[in-house]
Amino acid sequence: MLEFAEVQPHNRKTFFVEVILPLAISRNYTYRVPFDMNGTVAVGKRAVVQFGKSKLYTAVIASISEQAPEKYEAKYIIEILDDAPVVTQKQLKFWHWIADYYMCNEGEVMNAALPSALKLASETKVMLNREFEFDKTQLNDKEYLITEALDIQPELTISDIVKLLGQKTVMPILKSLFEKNIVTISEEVSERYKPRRKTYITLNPVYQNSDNRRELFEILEKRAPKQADALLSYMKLSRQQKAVLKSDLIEDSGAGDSSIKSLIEKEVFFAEHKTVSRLSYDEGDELLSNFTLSESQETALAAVQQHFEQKDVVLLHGVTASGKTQVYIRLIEEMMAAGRQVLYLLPEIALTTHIIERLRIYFGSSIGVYHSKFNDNERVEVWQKVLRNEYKVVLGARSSVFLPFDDLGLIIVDEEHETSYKQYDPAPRYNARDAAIYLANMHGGKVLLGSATPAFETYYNARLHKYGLVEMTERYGGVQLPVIEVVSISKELKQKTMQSHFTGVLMEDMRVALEQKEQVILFQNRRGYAPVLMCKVCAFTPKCINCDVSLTYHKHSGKLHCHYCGYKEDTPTVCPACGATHLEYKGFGTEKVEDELSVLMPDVRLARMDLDTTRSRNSLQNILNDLEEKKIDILVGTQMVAKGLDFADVTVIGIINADSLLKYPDYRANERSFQMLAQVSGRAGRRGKQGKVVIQTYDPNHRVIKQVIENDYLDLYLTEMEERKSFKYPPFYRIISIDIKHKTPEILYNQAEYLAAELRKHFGERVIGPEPPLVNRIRNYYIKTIMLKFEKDGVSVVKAKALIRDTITQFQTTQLSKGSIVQPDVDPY
DNA sequence: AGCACGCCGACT
DNA sequence: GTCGGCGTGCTC
Repeated sequence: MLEFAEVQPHNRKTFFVEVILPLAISRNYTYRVPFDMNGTVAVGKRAVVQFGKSKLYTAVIASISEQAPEKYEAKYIIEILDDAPVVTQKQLKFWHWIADYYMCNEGEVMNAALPSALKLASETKVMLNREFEFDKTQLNDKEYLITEALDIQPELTISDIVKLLGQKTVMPILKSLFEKNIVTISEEVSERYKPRRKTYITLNPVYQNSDNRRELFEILEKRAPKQADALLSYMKLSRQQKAVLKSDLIEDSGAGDSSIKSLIEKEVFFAEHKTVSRLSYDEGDELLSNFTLSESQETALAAVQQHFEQKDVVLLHGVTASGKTQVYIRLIEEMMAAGRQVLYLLPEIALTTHIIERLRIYFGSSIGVYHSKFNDNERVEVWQKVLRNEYKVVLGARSSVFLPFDDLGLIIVDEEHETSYKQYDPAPRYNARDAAIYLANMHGGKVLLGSATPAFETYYNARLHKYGLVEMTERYGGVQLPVIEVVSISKELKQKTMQSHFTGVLMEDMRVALEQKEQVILFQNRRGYAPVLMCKVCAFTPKCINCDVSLTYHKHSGKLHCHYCGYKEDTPTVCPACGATHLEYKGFGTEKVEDELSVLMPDVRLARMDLDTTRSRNSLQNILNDLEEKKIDILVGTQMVAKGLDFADVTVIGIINADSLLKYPDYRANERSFQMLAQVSGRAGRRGKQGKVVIQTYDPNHRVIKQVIENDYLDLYLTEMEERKSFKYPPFYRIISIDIKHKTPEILYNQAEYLAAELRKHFGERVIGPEPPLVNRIRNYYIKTIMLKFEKDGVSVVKAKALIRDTITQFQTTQLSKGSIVQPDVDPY
């Protein structure tokens, strides 16, 4: 295998490249390199190739060889897009590993890894053939319509024509027009990434002289007052800032674009076009890096460093607010001094908070940020800066493991227990924490996992000394852990002290906090208003037409929503089944909590934070800013409120209903509940003042609640591990689950049973199911899950996966498999 | 993933 | 009779 095609003038060798296409197809394809590209092909560059009849794709060159394929004629590469590779060899190896480990295709990995702006838009253009005269009366209606449109607009894309004719299948018509020589069709690829350009205005130095300027101004004032305004504005702005943007000038002066243009024509102003970065950061902040570590932080840092001498992965288990971030910062500084790169992974949600600002203060412009709320152009900029080694540190969410690092010395995975590190839909179903361990290993780098409540898998590995383990038990600055009050809902119901969903205890605590101008966060792990609308007479509940779930009522829209497929319908006023008018709301979500609170406490400033209120790019940041600036007294939210929030004046945290967490039918429910409650509690009273956490529950004696109160992670771990062991769950067993989907339940049943039986031939008792999942129909597909559990010793998972792959492939060649979708999920959450 | 080919129901 | 619906198979 060659990395570069060797070129010499006399070299007339023919090269073939294997490329990865950004599609969910199982193998890579081979293309032929035209001679004139022999010198430019290289592994990791993007190539435009035709795939199928008419589609062009951006593919990534995975390997080069001189071996011509025997069974078919390879097509030629159309174009090579890059002067230098945009994907490194290390990344290609990483992609391959992900595809292999998580049982998906390299194309799917490419889709997740490469910002879509680095892929191409393939826009098929249709034009009239000018060299050809034709008789319009010979055409049918649709053909006529197209030629008419092309007379007005010389170029149409396929999608334009689809709109024009109002039908999907336009290719046959175009094909006939093409064959009659009436139109020409060109496949045009355009680079989607456009650097952002801004126009700066400078004054002709002649007018720096104040006499000249006054003279000019007088002339302008009479003949072109708008231009005079622009000149004045320019003088004002140039005093305030060193460079004046044209857009700012227009805004400030009220002069139009045309006035500025005339001034440029008169050579009063000079325009300068510059490519500017979309990634804003304030430079020039003095480095405030002179913090000192507390004694326990110093000890932890030293212990981490010591472990790194023998171990590749270290778990830093530190209670909330123990100051893990400062320890990270020291390690990052050290790595930067050694000239190596650092990747700092955080859950998506935490990235929008001050942590970015804090790190920018320490590391200035050598730190890059990467997450899903970035648009494509911004992502490409980060990608390229990492590639050019301009960023030494990247702070990013899950997908930043795919950035083109050259020499990663350290990966920090903060809040490593977070389930959001695992991607579910679409494939690759990878866990960024686990992938990071492989990635670091490839680079000869280290991994630091940080958490107050480590995932059991991680803690297990640490206790087995596979990972180093460092514990931090003290809160930074001696901040006390909050007081946790458990309130029995049933008891308060009997005493009639409940006010809607709030216990008397919580109401009182909130009142006291608000009186002292402190803030409150309420946690309710369910969005929307009411999960279920139910007829009081016949118990009918409206269900989604596409999924097996009842619809959630959203008061804001006044409609019933499906949280799985997004389907919405109007709320019925009478029961569609029996015609009764008594429809009742069962259960409650964040929206209802907010609503009821606004009635109970009308003067309080409320805000809600959940998926529905944070969809757009800045909305989350806005809520957080309002909270920080104390424009919000009480924040009601889902999971989100537990993560990354760190506000000094939040002294009371209320968990509206802990049972909804604890009753979740999943073997991890207890682990999750503990993490959730510990995490939420950690938000209370972080600076100076001891906070209070109120947990409302029907079951105040629940074991996990006791463990939360005592903050006894180890006890939780030990009790849960017993169960995990006896019921064959991770970390003792490895799980690979396979979802199989079909539109018809009867067919699905047969398919799932067949596939499970085939798998049993190889794996016997290790195969469980098929069973319907909790939600057994989504988007009109019925679902069955087959689970495989592998013991950790004596089984090669690599071999097992290969067998599973073969079995699925074999199944897919049978008649029975028609119409099915099979999706393996390795290490599912 | 597209896109073409091919086989069945409702329209000019 | 054809148009156009979707199910199925292939793409270097």
